[in-house]
Amino acid sequence: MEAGRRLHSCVKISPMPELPEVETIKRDIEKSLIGHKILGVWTDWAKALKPEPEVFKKAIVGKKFKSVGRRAKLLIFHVDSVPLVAHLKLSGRLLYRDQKEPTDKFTHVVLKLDREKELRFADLRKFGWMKVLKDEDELDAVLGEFGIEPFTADFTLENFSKVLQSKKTAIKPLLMDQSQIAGVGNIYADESLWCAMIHPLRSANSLSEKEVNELFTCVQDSLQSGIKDRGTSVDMYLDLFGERGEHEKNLKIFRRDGSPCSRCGSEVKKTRVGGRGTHFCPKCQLK
DNA sequence: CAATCAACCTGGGTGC
DNA sequence: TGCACCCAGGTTGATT
Repeated sequence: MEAGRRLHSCVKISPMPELPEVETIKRDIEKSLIGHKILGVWTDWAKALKPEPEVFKKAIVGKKFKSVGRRAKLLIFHVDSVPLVAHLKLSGRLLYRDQKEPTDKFTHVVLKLDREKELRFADLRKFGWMKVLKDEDELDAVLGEFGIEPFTADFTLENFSKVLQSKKTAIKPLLMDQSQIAGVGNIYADESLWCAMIHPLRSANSLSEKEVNELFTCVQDSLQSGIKDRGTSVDMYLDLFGERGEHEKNLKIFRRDGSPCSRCGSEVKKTRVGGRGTHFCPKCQLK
C-alpha cells in the first residue's frame, strides 16, 4: 500500500476534464477569447480537426468568436454563425497565449488570432478534437444526445430519480453515462457517491428515496465545489491560462486509497467498476 | 436491449 | 540499460 501511494503520487498523466474543468475553461473564454478574429489554423494532427482540416479552416478563418457555451463536457462555440464544438477527452488542454510564448510538443492545433494571440489545443493522448458543424440543426442533434444537465432547469430531483429508477445497472457507471446524466466523470462520480454514502456497485434502482435525495444533492455539491476551486489537476488539467486547479486538495475520496477516510477513519480502498479505477470507503459506503 | 470490451494514444511505471 | 508489458481514462463502435 505504501507502494500504492508512491505510485499514485508519481503519476503525471491523468487530466480528466469533467464538467467543472470544462466550465472553468468556458468562463475564462468568455473573458478572453470572445471577440477575437481567427486569422489562420495550424495543425500537425489531422484527426483533431473535423470533419477534416481543410473544411475546418475554410469554415472559420476570417470569422470572429461570438459566444461560448458548455453542455456536459463539450465546449460549444459560435464563430460568427458557425457552430464549433470541442471535446478535451482525457488529456486535452485549451490555452490562450501570446504568439511569442513557446509551445510545447503536445500542441497539435493552433488558431492564430488577431492582437498577437493564439488559442492552442494541446493533447498528450490525442483523443480530443474540434469540430465544425453544418448548422444549428446539427448542433441541436449533437446536444440532444446528452442526458439531464446539472445546474439547469432540467436537473430536478424528479428527473434524477426517474433516471435512477429506470436502470438496474450499477450506480457509478450510470452517473458517468453521458446520455443519462451529463458532465460527471470518474473523479466526481467517486466524490458524489462517497458524499452520499452509497457503494459504487449498488444497483441504481435499488436506492431508497432518501439515498436518491442525498445523491441528487451530492452530485451538485461535488460539481459546484470543483467549479469553485477552478477544477481538479490530477495531474495534467490546466485552465485556459495554463494554471492548475485547486480542487485536488479538497478531494475526499478520489485517489486517496491507503489513506484514512476523512469521515470515519477507515482505510480508503480502490477497486474496479465498469473497467475504471474506483475509490470508496468500505465502512461508509456499504454494498 | 444491456453489458463487455477493444480501439483510439502517450508516457511513465514495473518486472525481467 | 533495455525492453515488453501494464495502466490511466472519455467516448465510440463492435461484439456477446
